[in-house]
Amino acid sequence: MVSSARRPTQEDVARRAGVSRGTVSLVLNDRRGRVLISAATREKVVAAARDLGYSPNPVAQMLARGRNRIIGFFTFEQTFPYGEEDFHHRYLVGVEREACSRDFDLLLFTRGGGEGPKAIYRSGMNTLRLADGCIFIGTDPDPEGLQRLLAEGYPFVLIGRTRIAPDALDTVVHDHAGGAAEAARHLLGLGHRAIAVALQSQDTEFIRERVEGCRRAVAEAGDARLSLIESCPGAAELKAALLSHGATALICADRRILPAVRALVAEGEVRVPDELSVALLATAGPEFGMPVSHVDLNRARLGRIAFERVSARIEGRLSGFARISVPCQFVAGATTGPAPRRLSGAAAGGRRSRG
Amino acid sequence: MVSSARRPTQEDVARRAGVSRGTVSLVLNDRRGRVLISAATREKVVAAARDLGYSPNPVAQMLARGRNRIIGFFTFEQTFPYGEEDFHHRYLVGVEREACSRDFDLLLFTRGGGEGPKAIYRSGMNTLRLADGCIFIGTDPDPEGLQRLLAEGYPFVLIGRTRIAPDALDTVVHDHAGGAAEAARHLLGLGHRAIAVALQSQDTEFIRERVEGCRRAVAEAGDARLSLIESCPGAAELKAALLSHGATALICADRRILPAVRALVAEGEVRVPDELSVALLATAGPEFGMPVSHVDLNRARLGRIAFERVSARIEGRLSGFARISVPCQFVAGATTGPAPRRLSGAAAGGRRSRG
DNA sequence: CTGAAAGCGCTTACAG
DNA sequence: CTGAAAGCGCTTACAG
Repeated sequence: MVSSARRPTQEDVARRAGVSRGTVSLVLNDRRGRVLISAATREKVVAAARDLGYSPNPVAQMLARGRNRIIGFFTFEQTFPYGEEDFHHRYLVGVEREACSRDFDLLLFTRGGGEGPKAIYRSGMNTLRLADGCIFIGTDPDPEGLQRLLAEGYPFVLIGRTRIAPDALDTVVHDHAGGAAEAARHLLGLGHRAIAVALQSQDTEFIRERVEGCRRAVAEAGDARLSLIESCPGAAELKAALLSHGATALICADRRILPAVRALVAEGEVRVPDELSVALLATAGPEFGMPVSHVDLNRARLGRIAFERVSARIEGRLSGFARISVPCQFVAGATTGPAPRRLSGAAAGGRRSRG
Repeated sequence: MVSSARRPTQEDVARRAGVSRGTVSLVLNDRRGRVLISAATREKVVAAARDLGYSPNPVAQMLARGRNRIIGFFTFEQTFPYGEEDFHHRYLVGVEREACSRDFDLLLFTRGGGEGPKAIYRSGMNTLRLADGCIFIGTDPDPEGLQRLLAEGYPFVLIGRTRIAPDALDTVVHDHAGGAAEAARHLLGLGHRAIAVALQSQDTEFIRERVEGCRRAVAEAGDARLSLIESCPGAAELKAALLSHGATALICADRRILPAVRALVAEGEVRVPDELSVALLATAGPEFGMPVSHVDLNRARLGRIAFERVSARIEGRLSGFARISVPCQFVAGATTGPAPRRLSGAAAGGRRSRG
């Protein structure tokens, strides 16, 4: 069924044009300046290529040239960041955009998903080399694999944290602490003096950084205090904790506590922002029914920056390594407002549940 | 700066293990059944590869094997379908998912964006061959390029319409007519007998198909009538048209008229669905403030189907070509309800503007 | 069971 | 200005 007429090769073109293969390559790649080719020869070659419907085999070109104008995108999670649902996807959007404008194709390493966390070297081998450089992303970054790439001099950048020393490779990370500090300062500016930070667990580094950022901002203010509400499973516990701390503002440092916060608000236990200001240290979805004051992670931007970095390295425009910390902007929404004169009791008749 | 220690090649491994290059290839690719290799030799080779940190060059493998386990994704629009904003992106999500589960990598042809509609053969050449097969998508599908690929026997599938004969290539398309008919039947089932279809222009084929689908369903009902409202620029004109047709239900065949419909609803000129039922023949966004009755285009599914098709062809599991029409499901939302007893005047005191 | 050799389709010095 | 040749790093019949 498939027309198995072999594709024409450079050889065929050369034969038809009556020149050598090298000449075909020279003409078709338009290597002016290097060698001069007579207009007559040039035309013969171009005509032969056209007649034959010739187009070069990119794989052969890649092998001969050693450069492909392809950037890889690799995620360490088991599955590829499919849809909008997956936040990894936002990075990819930025990477795509940059690839487009810099005239690179993009290779998504979708293979090998589903079989546990992906390793860079599958069964000891490496598919990566197809790409001139690669952007890695993920929360479990296979340090051995990265080290090996480093040793080989393979150009790559990691979006995320790793235990490898920051000056030994290129990474791009969010300035979570800075974003958190901004959020806290916004609340301080609104007059809040008792601020609570709620989170499910300090198990990940970026959450610890966010807490640290809040601490810093509150400490700078001097006259305010910060309290930590950790691992609160439900709305009732959260409310009790807020009451006991006398907090007028709540910073959510962790997406995982959002359900509790939403429940608290939805049940009408507390009026936002009149009784309680709420800020989120991550990109906000539409879940709250009103624009949420939040820190914009702008993942697409990180993707762009990562691309810029890896392409610079490929082109030899870079010498050392660096950790690039990208500022996170705070966006004031409708969930934060001036501090109430005094703690209004959060809700009349609230149950006095204790830890 | 970059460690320029040449990567070890098969040759290096062979030398170290004291065997020939062919043997290294055999061992490392674990070609059992073909040739038997002694356990001792095998171990020598594996050890040498490990010691040297050898991994095969995928480009060389591709050139030698002629197959890459890569599928391409090519869009004809100037720019790559960046973000969620772009509806092309939904297809990509399905393609990614399928690539993952079938163990293919995915090559996004992001190059060449921005310089007018993209052609398959850039300056007469063809980068495509890097992928074993390709999924094309777009509304302006470069028929010459596709024809040429067809002639070469290159495996691909087009998501979308083309003027090439449907049995000459693989395409995957929405059954717009079927989805529209379902929407119309839903309204007929609710008792509506005067239904209007609104659209900005019949300039694209899929819009004509949607209109046709509505026509078919209404004709089947026998006792109902369908009227067409075309190119209505504003809410006032739309309302006037609805009144003049005595329509109790409005089918939006074209996203471009949504602003007018939204304006009509937002201004309180008409109560939905009490006075007017509204159905949309495309995937609905959150713009209406309530769940919109609509036809679900399920683009990710089309992406999956396209992938399935092209991979089947690559593996030789296919003989002829086909146009695959994917059903579109109608989803009842809150914007459609029982037909009012009689036309309630759409709104009291409406201005009697005439076309 | 293993080695020597041809081949995949290009690019690029190097001679003429 | 052009040709012959080596090389990119692998795979795969084909002899032994």
